Amino acid sequence: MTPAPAPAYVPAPPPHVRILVCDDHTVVRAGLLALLGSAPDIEVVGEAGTGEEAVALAAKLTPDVALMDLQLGPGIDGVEATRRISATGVRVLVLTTYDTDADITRAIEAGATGYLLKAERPEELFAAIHAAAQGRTTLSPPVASRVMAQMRSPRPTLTDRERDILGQLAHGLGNREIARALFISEATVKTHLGRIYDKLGVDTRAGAVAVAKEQRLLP
Amino acid sequence: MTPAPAPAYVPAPPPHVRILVCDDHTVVRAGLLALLGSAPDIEVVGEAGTGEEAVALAAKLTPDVALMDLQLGPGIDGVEATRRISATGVRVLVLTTYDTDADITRAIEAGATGYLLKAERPEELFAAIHAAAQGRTTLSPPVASRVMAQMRSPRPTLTDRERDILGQLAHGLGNREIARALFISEATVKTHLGRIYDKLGVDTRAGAVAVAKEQRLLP
DNA sequence: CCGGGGGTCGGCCGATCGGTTGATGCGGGG
DNA sequence: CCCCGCATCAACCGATCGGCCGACCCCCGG
Repeated sequence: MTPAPAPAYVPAPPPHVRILVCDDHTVVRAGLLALLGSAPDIEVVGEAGTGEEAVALAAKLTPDVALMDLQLGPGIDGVEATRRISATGVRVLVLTTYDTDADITRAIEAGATGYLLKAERPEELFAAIHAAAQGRTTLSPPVASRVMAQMRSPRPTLTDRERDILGQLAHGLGNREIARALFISEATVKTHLGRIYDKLGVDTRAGAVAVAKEQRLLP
Repeated sequence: MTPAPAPAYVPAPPPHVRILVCDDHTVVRAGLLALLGSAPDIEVVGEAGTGEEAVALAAKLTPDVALMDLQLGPGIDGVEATRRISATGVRVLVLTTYDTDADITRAIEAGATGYLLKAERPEELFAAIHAAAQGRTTLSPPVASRVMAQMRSPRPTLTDRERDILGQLAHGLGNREIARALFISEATVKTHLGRIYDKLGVDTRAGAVAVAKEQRLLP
């Protein structure tokens, strides 16, 4: 893990961290730039307003850490950007508003090094950036709690097909309509629905839609 | 409209604006402070992380403009804070992420002077703050569009009772259960449901829940 | 080679839903 | 004073849903 043998007792040779800021909200991004500019050991080397920009800039600038919002308007979303950027070896520190189970799980699976909420204190953000630069992970307390809870009782994992049915269901379609929309028989729709109810812990279509919207299981 | 007759050709006597920043996300708030601090004609006289704080500080500091996020964790929400602050004569400029019809309508009804999205460019924010200080309203383009659209085709206005039924429906309850929960007969539930379907333009429970969640018609 | 998970079907049946029509009471605005 | 919107309830009926049984196929991994 230590490619170059460090001389004795030099805890952090380069306390200087180069970061890339990605947030689709211009005001927020400008705010972050102004805020991070006040930290002498942090240098913002680039900023992106979309996932595509972030991926391109991360590859070009190879920052120590990419600060990534999960919510990124149109184009590829924060999760996908996180996946691609972290695949290149650049650490990704997620900084977002959402503490939903689904978002957290997907971000972690995508390779995020840390997951911070925007409600966090700025000092925590600074600390997390340095931590991420060294590969250490930082989680906001609420996020940590949810991660723990999730380990204990894993989230309902819907299959692709089940998500298809759920998507149609959320449009208020009946079984026959769903069947026609997906080119399958009505019986198959009912079979899938039954399993969806099981996994979501409900027993009605309306309940399934409510849970799906609640846990952001649909696009 | 011009209480004191201004001497000829002095467009804006005090270009200095005192503002109060309210946002529950500490990082964002710190970012805004850093950003606004870079504008010489804007002075941040206070910051709040909750609606209660914002209301209290607005009364105490009487800023020219209160910059208000709609999403404010626990306690009173941004809409209610907007209502109370603007009732005291302080201009409220909403600065938020959401451009949902429901949010926009409620904020405007609560007395917001302007409605800006966080995706806006910082210069627009500065301009909007000065505009708000003079009582002029600024709307982000997407917001303006939605407002116009809303004027043309008014949103489905559900009665209180219909919202009650819809709330139960979103929990996946059946008609009988809804009836018992609200102490009415099953026939009444069906009557209300029929009207809800009409207003939301759907014809199934699942569809109603989807639309309700989509347009944030429920808490 | 056999097991199992995912996807696809069919049939059955009771319970529920959605639509309709009609009726009552109550409150506010013209 | 009368009308209208809102909430309440009733009875009816066809369509749909939800749960249950069993069945077949394909693919992957042990």
